Amino acid sequence: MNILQRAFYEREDVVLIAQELLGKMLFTQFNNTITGGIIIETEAYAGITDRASHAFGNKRTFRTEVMYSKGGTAYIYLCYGVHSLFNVVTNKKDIPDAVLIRAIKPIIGVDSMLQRSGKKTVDKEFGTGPGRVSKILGIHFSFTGFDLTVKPSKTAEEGIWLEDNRINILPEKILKGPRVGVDYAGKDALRLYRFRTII
DNA sequence: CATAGGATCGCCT
DNA sequence: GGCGATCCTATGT
Repeated sequence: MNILQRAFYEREDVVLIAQELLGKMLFTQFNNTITGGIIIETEAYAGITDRASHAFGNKRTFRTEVMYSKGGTAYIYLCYGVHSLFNVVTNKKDIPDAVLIRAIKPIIGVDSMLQRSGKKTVDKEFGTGPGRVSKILGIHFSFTGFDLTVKPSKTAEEGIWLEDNRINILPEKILKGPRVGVDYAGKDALRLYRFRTII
């Protein structure tokens, strides 16, 4: 059982965790269908001091409350009224750090993922972009708050979890850049909190 | 109650 | 490469 444990998520350094999530497997199980892929792009959101974070200034609202859960919880919200964006909550309870999963390399259940996307074949964009990641994995914003440290039983209706399949990404293979779509964050928009790797 | 804006995507030109 | 979709959230009156 290689499922990522609570201790992995509850560490303090969200920027480090965002990089370590590269190469990990992200799975979903909905209605007896398991789909999953290798995480290849992430962004770190550093809690209350990061203007790009929804929790900047310790803003606790109905939406952001999930970010204050213990590490290993799913924070999923609706973006532009259309896309469910999937984040992994990190750090201890009441510290609202999170990592946005921006891209995966689809591996398990590719047919099901194609079906969800409405595509016939795998193209270059398949699995890239946070909206598409959720779409092909069947993740809906109503699943926010899910515990990511529990692997569902075979008969369970739904579950989201991550596994370590011992893919090791060397630090020099990690590309760093500014986060996407956070121009409003002033100088925090310049932080190099976006991480990508080529697999 | 009314309004503005968003951690995006896909289609159109 | 430009733009519309689409609806939740936060804020203000």
